[in-house]
Amino acid sequence: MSNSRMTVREIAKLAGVSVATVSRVSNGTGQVSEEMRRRVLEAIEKHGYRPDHLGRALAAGRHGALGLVFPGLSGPYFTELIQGFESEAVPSRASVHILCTHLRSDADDQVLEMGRRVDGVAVIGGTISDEALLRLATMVPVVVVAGEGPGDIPSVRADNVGSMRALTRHLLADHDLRDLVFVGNPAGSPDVSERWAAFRRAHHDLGIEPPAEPVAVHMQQADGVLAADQLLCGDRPRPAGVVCANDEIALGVLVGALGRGLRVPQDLVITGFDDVPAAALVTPALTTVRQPVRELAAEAARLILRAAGQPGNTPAGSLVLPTELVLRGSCGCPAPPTGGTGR
Amino acid sequence: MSNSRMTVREIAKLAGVSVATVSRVSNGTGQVSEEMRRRVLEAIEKHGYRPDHLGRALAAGRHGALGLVFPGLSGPYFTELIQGFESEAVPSRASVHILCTHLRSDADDQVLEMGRRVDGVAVIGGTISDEALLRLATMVPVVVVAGEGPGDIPSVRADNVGSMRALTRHLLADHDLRDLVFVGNPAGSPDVSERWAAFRRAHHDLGIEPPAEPVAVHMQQADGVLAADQLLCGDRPRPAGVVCANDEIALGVLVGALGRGLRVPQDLVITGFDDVPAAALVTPALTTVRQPVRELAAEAARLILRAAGQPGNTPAGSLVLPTELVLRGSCGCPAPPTGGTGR
DNA sequence: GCGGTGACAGTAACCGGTTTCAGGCGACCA
DNA sequence: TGGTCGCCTGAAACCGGTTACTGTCACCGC
Repeated sequence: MSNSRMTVREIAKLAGVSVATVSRVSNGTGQVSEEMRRRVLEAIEKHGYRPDHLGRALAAGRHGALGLVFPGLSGPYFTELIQGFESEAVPSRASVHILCTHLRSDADDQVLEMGRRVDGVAVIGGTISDEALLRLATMVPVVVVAGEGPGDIPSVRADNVGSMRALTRHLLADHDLRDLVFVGNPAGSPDVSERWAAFRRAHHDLGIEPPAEPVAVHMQQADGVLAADQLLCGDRPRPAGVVCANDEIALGVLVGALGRGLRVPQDLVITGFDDVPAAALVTPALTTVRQPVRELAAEAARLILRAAGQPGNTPAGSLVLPTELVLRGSCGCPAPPTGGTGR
Repeated sequence: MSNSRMTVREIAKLAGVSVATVSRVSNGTGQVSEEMRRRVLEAIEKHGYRPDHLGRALAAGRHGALGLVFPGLSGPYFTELIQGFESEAVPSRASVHILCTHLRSDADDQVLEMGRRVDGVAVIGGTISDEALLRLATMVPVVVVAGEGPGDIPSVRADNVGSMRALTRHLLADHDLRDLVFVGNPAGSPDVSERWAAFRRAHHDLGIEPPAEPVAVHMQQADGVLAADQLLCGDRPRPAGVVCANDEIALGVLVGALGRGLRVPQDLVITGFDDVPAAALVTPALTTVRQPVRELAAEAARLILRAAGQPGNTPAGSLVLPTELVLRGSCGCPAPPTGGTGR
C-alpha cells in the first residue's frame, strides 16, 4: 500500500479496466466477472486505494454526516448526550459534526454553515435563535433536543414536568418540608425552565407559597458549591431543602453542606435531576429523577437519519420520553436495603 | 429566499451571466463589474443561494474539517479538550468531526474512515492501535494528544512527570506521610501511566518503598466513590493519603471520606490532578496539579491546521506544556488566605 | 490608424466519484 | 443459421462547485 491519493481513474488504468468497473467492485454493486473483480481488487490492495469521501458524497447528493449543536459542554449530561447521538450515527456510517456555540456571537451563522455540510442537525434547546432554527430547517431535517422548536420543527425531550412535580410534592407532602429553594437558572435552558415551573406548580397544588425566585446558577458542580456558599453561609435562615436543577449542582451543594458539617438529610434535604452515576454512590445517595439522556439523543439521531433518508425531508412529530423519580437517602427517605450501588 | 437547492448554474442562468461570474461574486475573487455583481447578488439573495460545501471542497481538494478521536467522554477533562479543539477549529472555518471509540471493536476502521473525511486528525493517546495511527498518518496530518505516537507522529501533552513527582515528594517529604496509595488505572491511558510511574519514582527518590499496585479504577467521580469504599471500608488499615489520577476521582474519594465522617486532611490526605473548577471550591479545597487542557487541544488543532495548509503534510515536532502544582487544603497545607474562590 | 494593454466575461476542463446507457459477446433456442 | 436474451463492460454524463485560458472591447500612446 503506497500513498492513498489514488483516484478511480488511476486504479482503472492500472487494472486495465474502466472506472465504472472499479466503482462497481469497490461498492459491490452491479455485475462483475470474477476475473475483473480479481484484477481490480489486486490493484486496490496493492496501492491502498480508498475512494474519496467527497467525490462519493457529491455523486450521492448526501454528506453522510449529522450535526449536533449545543451551547457548551458541561458535565455528564452533555457527554451522555453526545455519546448517545454518536453511537446511533456511527453505525449508519454518518460522521458527527459538533458545534459548540458557547458565548459566540456568530452562532447563528455557524449553524447555517453547518447546515450545508450535513444531512441533518440536532440542536439542543435554547442554543440558537428561532429564526436561525427555521432557516436551518429549510435546508436539512432538524430536531430540537430537550426543548421545543418553533413552527413544526420536531423535538425530543424528557418529561420534566411530571417528575419534578412529583418530586416537589414528595418533599412537601410526604416529608412535610417547607422552605424549599430551587437552584438553577430557568433562563439558561428550556429544561430548567420547565423544572422551575413544575416546582412552583407543585407548591400551588398544595396551597403553599413557592419561593419567588430561584437561586440562579449555572449547571456545574462548582456552581452547586457556590450556591451552597450562598445559601448556607451565616446570616440568612437555612432552607429545609434544596431542589437542584441537575445532579451536578446537587453534588456541589452536597459537598458544600458536608464540608460545613451539616448532616444530610437531617439538617438539609438535597435533590437532583438526571441520575448521573455518582448520584447513587455518594453518601447519602441522592434523590433525583432519572432521565434517559442517551436514549434521548439516540432518538434524535434516528429521527434525523430517517428524515434524511427520504426525499420528503420531513422529520415526524415530537417525542416525550418518560422519566422516573428515584428516591434515595438525601431527601430523608430510608436508604435502599444496603449500601448497594444501585447502578 | 426560496429553497436553497440552487446551483451555480441555475443562478448563472437566472442572472444572465456565466457560472464563473457567479463563483467570482460569491467568493469575492477576481474582477467583476459593478453591474454584473449587482445582478448576481440580486439573484443570490432572491433565491437564497448558498454554495454547496461538497462541490466547493471537492474543487478545493480540501474537506474543511478536522477530526477528534477519543476513547469515551467522561468528565471535565474531555469536555475541556473538545471545547479547546473546537474553539480553535471553528474560526478557521473547519468543522469538527468527533469519533468516540468507546468499547467499539471496529475503532481502527472507523478512524481510517474518518481519515478520508477530514484534513487532519487529533487522537487522544491510547485510543487506537499504533498500526491504525500509522496508516492514518499516511492519509492526513495526525497529532496525538496526551500521549505519545509511534514513529514520528507528533504529540502534544502536558508535563505529567514533573508535577506528579513534585506532588508525591511534597506529601512524603514536607508532610512526612507514609502509606500513600495511588488511585487510577495506568493501563487506561498514557497520562495515568506516566503519573503512576512518577508517583513511584518520587518514592524511590526518597528511598521509600512505593505501593506495589495502584487501585485501578476508571476516571469518573463515581469511580472515586467506589475506590473510597474499597480503601476505607472496615478491615484493612486506612492509608495516610490518596493520590488520585485525576480530580474527579479525588472528588469521589473526598465525598466518600466525608460521608464516612472522616476529616480531610487530618484523617486522610487526598490529592487530584487537572485542577477542575470544583477543586478550588470544595471544602477542603483540593491539592492538585493544574494542567492546561484547553490549551493542549487548541495547540493540537493549530498544529493540524498548519500542516493541512501546507502541501508537505508534515506536522512539526512534539510539544510538552508545563503544569503547575497547586497546593490547597486537602494535603494538609494551610488553606489559602480566606475561603476565596481561587478560580 | 495601429499595436498594445488592461479590465472583464464566458467556455470548458477539472476535482473524484457514481450511474445511465449502449454495445459486445456467448449461450440458448427454434 | 439467425434471432433473443442476459451478462458483462466501458464511454460519457453527472453531482456542484472553482479556475485556467481565451476572447472581446475600450482606451491609450505613438
